[in-house]
Amino acid sequence: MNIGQAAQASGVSAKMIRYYESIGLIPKTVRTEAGYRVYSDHDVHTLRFIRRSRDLGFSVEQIADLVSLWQDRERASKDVKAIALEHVSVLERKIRELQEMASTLKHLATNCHGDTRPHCPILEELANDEIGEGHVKPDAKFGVLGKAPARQA
Amino acid sequence: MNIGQAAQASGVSAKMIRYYESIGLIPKTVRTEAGYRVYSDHDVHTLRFIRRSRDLGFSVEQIADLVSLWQDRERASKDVKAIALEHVSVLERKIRELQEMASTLKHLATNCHGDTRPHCPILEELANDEIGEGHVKPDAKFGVLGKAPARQA
DNA sequence: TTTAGTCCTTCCAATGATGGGAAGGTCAAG
DNA sequence: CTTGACCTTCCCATCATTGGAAGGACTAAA
Repeated sequence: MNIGQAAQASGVSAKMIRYYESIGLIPKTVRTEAGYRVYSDHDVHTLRFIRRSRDLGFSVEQIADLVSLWQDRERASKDVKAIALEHVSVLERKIRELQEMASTLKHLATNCHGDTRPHCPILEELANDEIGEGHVKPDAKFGVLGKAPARQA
Repeated sequence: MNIGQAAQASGVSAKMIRYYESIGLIPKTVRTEAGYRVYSDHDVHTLRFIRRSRDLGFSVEQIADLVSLWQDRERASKDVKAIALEHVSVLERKIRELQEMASTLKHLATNCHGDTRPHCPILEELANDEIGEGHVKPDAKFGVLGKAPARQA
């Protein structure tokens, strides 16, 4: 199977498959004489595992850990659970942050007439020097909206 | 006021102030003879406006729109409201995505003993070829966890 | 057999918002 | 006149991903 077919079958783009190989998340594949990468069903299985992990928001680093645990028949399930729960807590923190932003904005928007007049509490609040110092404080480690997983069709 | 003091006073790092200037979000400042940037209280006010917008998760592009509306005394409040509500809907979509991830993971973790034995439903599910095709599908435009606003102290 | 079209290869660049750091100039206090 | 804190510009790294260019390989049809 060529990389395009493996991409199709796994839902991981060819670009990303090469990238995952380059960073060592997946091993280097066998090549044809012409240099084409060749994939087995087993490789596709691994790629799907990776894709599903991505879909759940795990970082590449975490996925590397999960893959290695997955392939280790002696693994302790607590090691897997720890990664999952750690990630859940990160997700939940992120959710709370976004919820705070959304609710603040909705509140402001509610008080804004939304007509052709210039008066706008949203801008007034953003411009208000009195607030915002000890306010929400986005998490230091993770941003608000990041760039994109975006699976292939 | 030098850039460091403006950073302190606004909560926007000096690095970011220079960056915002370079991309045209804020105008080029007056410089001293030695080339130091000089900021007024008014500039700091604008920077605070920007920081608060960032704290609410607006992109730089949206912030540019907000700043220009803010400075336009003739603006229609509906234009501001539209930006805010559009952003709210993006935030809410993001929140739903993360909630789906978190709840899936929590469910899996609940069924995982988390002991020293190798049996682990989390990995089994990630490896399951039967599911995951029409599953969650992270939004095509925005990623899961991005990099960092991280305000200066 | 040639040719068109689709696939593959590698390499480089961009994304968005931010931090890190180097190399060098400036300024105020001691 | 030195020290140290500040400023300047410039380049690099992050994270996961896409885009594209240049060129080779394969396949099907003319």
